[in-house]
Amino acid sequence: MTATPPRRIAHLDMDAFYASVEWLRYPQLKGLPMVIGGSRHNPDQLIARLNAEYPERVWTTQDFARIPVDFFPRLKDYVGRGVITTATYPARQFGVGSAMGLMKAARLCPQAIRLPVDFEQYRRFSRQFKQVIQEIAPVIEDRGVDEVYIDFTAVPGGQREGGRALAWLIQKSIFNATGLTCSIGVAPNKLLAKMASEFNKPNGISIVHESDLERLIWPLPCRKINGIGPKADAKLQGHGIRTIGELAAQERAWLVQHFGKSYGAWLHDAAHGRDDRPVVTESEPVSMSRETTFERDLHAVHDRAELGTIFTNLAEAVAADLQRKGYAGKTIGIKLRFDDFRIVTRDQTVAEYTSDPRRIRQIAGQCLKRVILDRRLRLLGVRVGSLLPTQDLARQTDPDNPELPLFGG
DNA sequence: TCTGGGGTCCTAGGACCC
DNA sequence: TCTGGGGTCCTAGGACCC
Repeated sequence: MTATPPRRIAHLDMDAFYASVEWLRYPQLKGLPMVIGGSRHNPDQLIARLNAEYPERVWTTQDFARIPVDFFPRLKDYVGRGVITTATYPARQFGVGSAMGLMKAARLCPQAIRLPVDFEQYRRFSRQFKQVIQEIAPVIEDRGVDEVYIDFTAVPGGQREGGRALAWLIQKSIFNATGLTCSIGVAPNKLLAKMASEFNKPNGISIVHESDLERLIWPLPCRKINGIGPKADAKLQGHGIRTIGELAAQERAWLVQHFGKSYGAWLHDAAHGRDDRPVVTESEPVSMSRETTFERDLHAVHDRAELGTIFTNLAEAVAADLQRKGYAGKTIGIKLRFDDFRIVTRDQTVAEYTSDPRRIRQIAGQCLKRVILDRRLRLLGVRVGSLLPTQDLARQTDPDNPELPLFGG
């Protein structure tokens, strides 16, 4: 019997991911104030406009790097709704930041270049860098398009220098394959690894041990803990608690009393760097949804036809997502956002699992009837939950299927 | 001139059953 | 007639994350 090695968990975060992917195509934009957000990207439109405005040559999709900087659209020319998903450092100098409305950002930094989001492209590079990691360290947890947790514990060499050697190998391999840089934190658990990955941005590595808790973690503001959001942070500050160290100094019972049994106890553990969540490599989706914010607020009666079309399109989009990914669901719901930003949801569970657009549209329509539409609408969404993979569904309902368990379980 | 889209998880009350 | 719990499912809202 050999002793179990101590857990070493890495959190890897791609550096300014969306902007960096754009720079691979448009290196001429490096160093400029730039924001990404707003309307969806269509590179063909860009090429068409180039050919119209610069007819002295024929432009193709090979020419992205040659597009003159002057040609790119500016923030001040953008009209419409939307928020910033990424702002480069030169843009941040002007007070522009992610999640900020584009209209407000345009006032702060009108000359910034604005690129629309190109999720398809970001997803392509996402798959690529995750593939590289997987070949080196197979136990990976997906945390969205630009982040993963990696369990170093059982990887050969994963313990060397606290994980630094393996982190460096992964960084180098990702850069060689994609031209993109990332930052990696390695720690005894996910909670600390997530914080560590922020310590040496960009293109950095940070190693954190249990003994570093007081020195490196406790001076940080509570908000740095993944799971403490704006509400919890404000409430903590109301009690004079600003740093993780101050949080750690609170009695567990006191936290439970003020934040609830579950969240209070978690706060106490988190402040002491305790976290035993495993790195989860596979998970089934719980729900799928599509939602859209209208270009202008719509009235339930006055804009009835337009709303009906959008509603049907959303139902069809969710249905297509379900079918493409092989799922059906039996809880169909809607989400509305009114012009005053109030959000209302309604859902209904039906007897039969479905991924049929007409059925989803029908149930969603019934949900809509239960809402008092006394204000203009800003957003409409359709959601399908209580999902089951289609293959399990076939097994459940097909009596001839030999895999069907006769007496449950 | 504010404020996207796609998710997860938790809480809390009521229905319903044993 | 009154008085229980526990368990599960459904629904609505909200916090939080990327």
